[in-house]
Amino acid sequence: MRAPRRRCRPAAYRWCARSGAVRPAAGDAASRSLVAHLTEREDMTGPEGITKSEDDGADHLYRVRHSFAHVMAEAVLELFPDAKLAIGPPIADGFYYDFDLPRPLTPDDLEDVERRMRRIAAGDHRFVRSVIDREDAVQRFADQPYKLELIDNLAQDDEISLFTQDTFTDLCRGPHVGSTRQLNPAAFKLTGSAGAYWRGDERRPMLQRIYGTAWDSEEELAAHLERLAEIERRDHRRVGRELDLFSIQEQVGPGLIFWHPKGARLRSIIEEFWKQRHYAGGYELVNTPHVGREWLWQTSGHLDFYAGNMFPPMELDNSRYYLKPMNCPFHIMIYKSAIRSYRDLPLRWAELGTVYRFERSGTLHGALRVRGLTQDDAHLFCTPDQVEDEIDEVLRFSLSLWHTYGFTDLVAYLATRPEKSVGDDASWERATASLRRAIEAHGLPYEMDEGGGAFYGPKIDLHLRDPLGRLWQMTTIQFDFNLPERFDMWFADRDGSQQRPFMVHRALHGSFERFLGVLIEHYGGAFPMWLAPVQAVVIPVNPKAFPYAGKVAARLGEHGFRADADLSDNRMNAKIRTAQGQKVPYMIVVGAREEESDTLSLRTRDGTQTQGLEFAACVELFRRQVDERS
RNA sequence: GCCAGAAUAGCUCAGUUGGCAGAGCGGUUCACUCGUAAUGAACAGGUCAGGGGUUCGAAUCCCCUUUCUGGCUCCA
Repeated sequence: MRAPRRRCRPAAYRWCARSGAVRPAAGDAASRSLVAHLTEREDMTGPEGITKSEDDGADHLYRVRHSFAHVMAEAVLELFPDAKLAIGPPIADGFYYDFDLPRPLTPDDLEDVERRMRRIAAGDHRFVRSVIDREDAVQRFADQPYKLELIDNLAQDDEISLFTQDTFTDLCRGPHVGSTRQLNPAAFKLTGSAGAYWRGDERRPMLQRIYGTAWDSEEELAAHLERLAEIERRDHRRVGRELDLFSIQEQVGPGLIFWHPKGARLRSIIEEFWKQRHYAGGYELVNTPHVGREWLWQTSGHLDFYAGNMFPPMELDNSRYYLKPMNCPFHIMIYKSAIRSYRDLPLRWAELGTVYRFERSGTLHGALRVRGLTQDDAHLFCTPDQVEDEIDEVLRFSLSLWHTYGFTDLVAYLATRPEKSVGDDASWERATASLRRAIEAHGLPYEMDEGGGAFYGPKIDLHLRDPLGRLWQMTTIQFDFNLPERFDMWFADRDGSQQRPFMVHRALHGSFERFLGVLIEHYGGAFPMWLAPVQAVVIPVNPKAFPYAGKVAARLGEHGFRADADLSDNRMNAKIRTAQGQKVPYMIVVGAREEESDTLSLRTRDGTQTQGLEFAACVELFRRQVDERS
């Protein structure tokens, strides 16, 4: 199964959060009219223009950020008079501007630019809009090749407008604030620089992009920086190391994850839950090899359409074997191992299938973008008239899983035919329409991802929004009217004729590596009771209580809980501190008092304590939390 | 893959203009009868990512490689 494209790059959940605002679900038409509306209002705003009206908070920030981008360009031009300017849009939380500069930017340059911006923003420079005709524009930007290209791409009847503030004039559609007086010089910050291809095309020049964030007040800026710090604290790479969940080892290879005992415990809990739900949901589990002969990948089309993402072949016994990048051909081979009747369909086969894909080195990112991943993959084989129900059911199944993990904010993307693809247009359209009906039936908000489908069919991707507002691409449901054809799959229909089955690929978590990484960040390592690798640590108040602490941990183990006793020679306070740092849900403190009365003192992660709790009551409390998955 | 930055003890990091490799945490050992977020001491632990070069001398300067970080691009 092919991975969904774009939107949530591995390396870039933050980018996703940003881009969310740049490409609003409202679509282009809506944002265009919004722009028109704002431009109109801009004209009514005098030089002393109002800072903000009650009803345009979001639009106001959009203008502030857009204006800061221009201020930044002015500052960069002061520093590099020969800089070539590309584009400088506002994005969620801030802005950026792309420059073609004579030398790489250093951190000192950024500080310099920031100082200059502060000076400019502290002044009172009006943003003045003017309209010029095409010839004047071409002349004006004669030494700005990127601007010329932008002008060239404007439709013949588009108005060409400029915005000028202070010494700087830019080709720009607007809107902007009335004056730099409306920019708070203390409420912005440059957040970094990075390379970026002109127009996002790797065949075109690499520009230098400077990112910044901008707000109305210092408090809002501080709150935003605090949010970034929280994201940093929750980073799955950091938490994964601190809680000893997983590692990546340079000597072994990049993009390959080692799950340590606690991480593997978490993974195993989720696998068990996953298996149980699949059996209950009418699936059968299958297991298939990790390599297959060239024939398989030739037949499937992977060598024609996906070879760039596959590990190179291994030669043995005069055959070429390939490590599998997807599970589907193997599941098809199981289908073809017997003659199937319409009475057998639908068949729903799931596998936790570990696949290997060659991902470019620059894209690898912790557990979220790796080269070896385990997909919670399944393939549905059905008759043509069953397919809509099947897709509908898969969506329902997926949504129920996400709700269990506490993700409720979901956005769907409907991906259509890519350039490199197989099949006739009519089939693509029919399949796309049925996916759309399924999304609509579940009332999910969705966006189109034009050309983002797999080579063998259109697909639905589900993205999750976590508590920090970041989007994650996880579930994918893909229609396939190609592989059944290529493998000449058929079933015996009611009338005895041979009919082609329909096929749907789906992965709900996506990959376990990514899913666990997201889950780690979602909970910041403070897992709910049912997922916590260690659910309770028993802490003796002094060495005398060691034997009893061991006994309590063992008794909890007998009741099916994951409990450790901390019998190190640290003081009790140190043990509490350690358990707290490990984000263990419960600390159980025991001493002579507890031993005499068969009770315990329960301390939760948030520091609240219950003394004198009876052992049986503790077991009941734990059990309820595990059962409720809370 | 591309642009930029980085790599020093298990972890987090210091190391000045090139001149004997450091701290805290963690680990080991010892002592301590300790009630809800760090008891004290001693000891062990490093081919300064790897390779090459410049130099009397390189963690420090230069080159190559590997890996990581932030982006670009591509995908779960």
